[in-house]
Parts: sequence; C-alpha cells; structure tokens
Amino acid sequence: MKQISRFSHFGELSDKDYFRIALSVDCVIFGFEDGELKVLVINCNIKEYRGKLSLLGDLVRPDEDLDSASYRILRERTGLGDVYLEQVQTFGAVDRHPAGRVITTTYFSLVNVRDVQLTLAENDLHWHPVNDIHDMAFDHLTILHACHERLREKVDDHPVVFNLLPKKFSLRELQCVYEAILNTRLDRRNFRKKFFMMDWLVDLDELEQDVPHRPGKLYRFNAAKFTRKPKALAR
Amino acid sequence: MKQISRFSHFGELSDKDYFRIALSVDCVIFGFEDGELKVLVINCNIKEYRGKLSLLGDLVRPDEDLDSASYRILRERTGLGDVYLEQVQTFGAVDRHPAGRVITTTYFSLVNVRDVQLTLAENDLHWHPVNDIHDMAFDHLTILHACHERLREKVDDHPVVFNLLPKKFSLRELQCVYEAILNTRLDRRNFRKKFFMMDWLVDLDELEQDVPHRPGKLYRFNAAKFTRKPKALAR
DNA sequence: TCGTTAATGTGTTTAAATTACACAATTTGG
DNA sequence: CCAAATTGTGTAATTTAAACACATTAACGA
Repeated sequence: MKQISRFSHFGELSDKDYFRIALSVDCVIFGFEDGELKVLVINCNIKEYRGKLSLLGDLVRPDEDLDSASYRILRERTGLGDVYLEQVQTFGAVDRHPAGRVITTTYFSLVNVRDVQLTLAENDLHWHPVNDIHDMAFDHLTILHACHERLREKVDDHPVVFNLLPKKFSLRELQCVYEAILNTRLDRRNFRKKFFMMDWLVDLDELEQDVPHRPGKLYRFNAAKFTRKPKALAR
Repeated sequence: MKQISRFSHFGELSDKDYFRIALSVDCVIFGFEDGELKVLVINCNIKEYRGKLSLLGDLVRPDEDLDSASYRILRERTGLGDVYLEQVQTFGAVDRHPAGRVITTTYFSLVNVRDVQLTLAENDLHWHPVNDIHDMAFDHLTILHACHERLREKVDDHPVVFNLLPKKFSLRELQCVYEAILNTRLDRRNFRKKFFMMDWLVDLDELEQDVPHRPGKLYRFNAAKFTRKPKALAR
C-alpha cells in the first residue's frame, strides 16, 4: 500500500485515527413477482438485531472500487453478473452500526427474479414484498425507503423497469411493474399509447401462454431505441 | 471505541485490513456573482496536483457524522452556519487519491456570496466561475459536474435558488440565477407568471437601488408558502 | 357447444400546461 | 429633453396529459 502519512496535513489527529472508520456497501435488490415489488433480504444474525430483516451488504475491501463491491455482492448473492445498479446515498451517522463506525454507501439494483438462483436459504435469504416491511435491522428501513423513492423518480423518465421483467413480456406485465413501483393504478390506454410513442418495444408476434383469458402480445425492449427523452412515463 | 472484532464475519480478511480506508467529504459550494454561477475553490498543494484547483474537503473524523463533517467544512471556510446542503454522490475508485485509499462523499451547498467572509487568501481560496473550469485536482472536475447536474435537476421543482440571493431581490436577479445555473435563456413573462402563481414571493413594496435603468420591485422568499409542488419551474 | 368470465386492443374528446410573442411605462444619464 | 435600458403586463397557439367505452379473443365450466 502507498504511504499514507501525508494525510496528517488534514488536521490535528494522527493518521491512524482516520483509519478507524470502516466502509460498507448495502444493496437494495428489487425484483417483481406475483404483481408485487419485492426486495432481497436476509435475517440479521448480529445480536442487537437478531431476527430482523437486513439488506445485503459487505465491507468494502481495501483494493476494491465502490461499484465493484456492490457488483460483487450482487454476484455472490444472486449469481448474476450483468445487472442494473445505481448508487443512491451514503449513510454515515456515527452510531448507525452497533459494532463500531461503519459508513455505508447504498445502491439499488433491478433484477429478474426468475434469473436468480438463491444460494439455498443461507440466513433465510428470500424475496420479501416491499410494502410489507415495516421494520429492519440497523437503519436499513430508511435505506430501503430512500432507494424505493429513487426508483420511483427514476422510472418516470428512464426505461429501467425492463430489468425487472423477462426478455419477453406483455404490456400488461409492463404496466403492472409500474403500478407496483408507484403503488398506483394507471390508465391502460394512455399507458400503451405512451410506450408505443416511445418506440422502445419490439413486437415479437407471439402471444402469452397459459393465461386464463385472452392472451396478450409479447414484446421485448429495444435498448438501441432509447434516444428520445420521455416526459412523464409513469403517469 | 467499541470492540470491532465482530467485523471478521464479513469476510476472510482480518479486521485491520478493513480500516485502511479513509473517508473524506468534499463540498461544492455554489455562489452567484456578476451574473455567473461560481464555486468556492482553493489551489491544491499536494505535489501530484500542485497549482490545480481543488474543492474544499476534509477527512471525516471518527466521531463525526457525515453531514456534520460537511457542515464543519462550510463553517470553517465560509463562516456560515445555516446553509443549504445536499448530499450528491460518493466516489470510491481505488486510485482516486494519490496518497492512499480515500473514499469521498460529496455535497453541494448554496450560499450567498456576500455573506461569506473568505478566510483571507489561505491557499488562494476564491470564487471561480463554474463554466470557466476545465481542469481540477483529483477527480474534482467529475465531482463538480455531478453536483452541477444535480443542482440543475433540483431547481426544476424545488425553491432552493433563494439561498444564492440576498434576502431582498428583484425578479430579474431571480431569473438570472436560473439562467446561470441552467446556462440558458428564459422567457421573462412566463418566468414571472410561474413564480407569482406559486405564491412564494412577498412583495416588499420597495424598489431596487443604484441600477442604471428603471428599478424593479424587490421581493423576499416566503418559505412558509412552499406547499404546492411546482411543475417545471425552470423552463 | 355454448354462455360466462376475464382480459386485450383500439381513438377521440376535453382539460391543462407550456410556449411564443409586443408594446407602453419608468428611471438613469448625458 | 432625448436616448438607453429594463420593468411590467395578457392573450393566442400549441403541446401534453387525462378521461373515457365497446367490440374482440381465448379459456373454462356447465
């Protein structure tokens, strides 16, 4: 490691005092299942919060970029490599971790639940409906809310929800995702109009299977067409 | 300090390896002067970047919240206590600081230039036009751009620009601030209409002084009236 | 096989928001 | 008293968003 003694000019504390802070990354991994927005959580096993739900996180390694650390967590927990990930906020209250000073940078991620292989039940790793969570370990509920809010803002003018769906999806499924994220109902005709106008969807000329009603057409997202800037997608 | 040995369960590295990361805070302190958006900078004096412009930052102290650290920097550098401050993003590339591993959380701040007492010329502390900056020390240019972009988004639906102005201001001054931040021209009549509609401004029944033309009325911002959510203020 | 059920697919009308735009009035300064 | 510069003001045109209904399709069960 490079010499670090040069930090002393920052203040009157000695170098080693500044290296008593640990840095972690916490990931809010969103999925969509059974018409609900869900988040991947485990049961906390540190004594102060035993049994409470906890986000997936880890300390950042000394030779690891912040983004790399969150990709690593995603990969370790879901087996997925190519995921949507966005940094949200860093939480640095002195007392936020009972074991010492840990500052955490939070990310949210959007994955397709059906692509995820949960590493079997380790600490009861599972998908939990976001709207059913009213308590978590540490400040993780605050983090979850911050990430959910950021997601809400994001989907309004960026085509990111496709990351929550399989490659082929119907317009109903797409609309359900928006409704789950925003916790609101949308007008079907206006919704369709908006997406066709954006020209992001490729008609696959296939129909849904195994639905107990008239099947809808299937589409895929064409990322190459993300050129025009949408206004108010999510309304 | 509380025991920290419990961190070991996070991975195979020993505890002390995780405490080789330092955490800093960097503040992008925006001001408005001579019709331009400016930022408070100093000349960097570490050898790798000597002479380049640098943002104001410091290492976070072990017993200090992140937000507290940025308020401290603001207070130390500008003498101001009650400022607008917003966290933007955390930059954690392994090699971003030549002296070792330093992860930095960035904030932007909005202050009234005329309220600031610059601690006389320490390291050439000065206000610099944002649009004239094309090179900075470290990754500070990236940070500046990220904060400027966040400010642009913010002003579109939040009444924060008042923090850049004196208590009493004319509508022209207010519009100039928006134009400086967004680097665009706005229609005067539509701009006025929008702000009167919002009902945020209190007519002080006073006129500008010492302008070489017809003086405009002076207003102040009434924070109590920030109830209705604006749509597209900045257009 | 036929009715019931549940969802798909499709346009138009209305309201709201945004944009474009011009001229008289006021003050300063020469 | 004239020129220069800027304030103050309203309406029409355009664009965007919101509200809304009915015929069609496939599955299911009687």
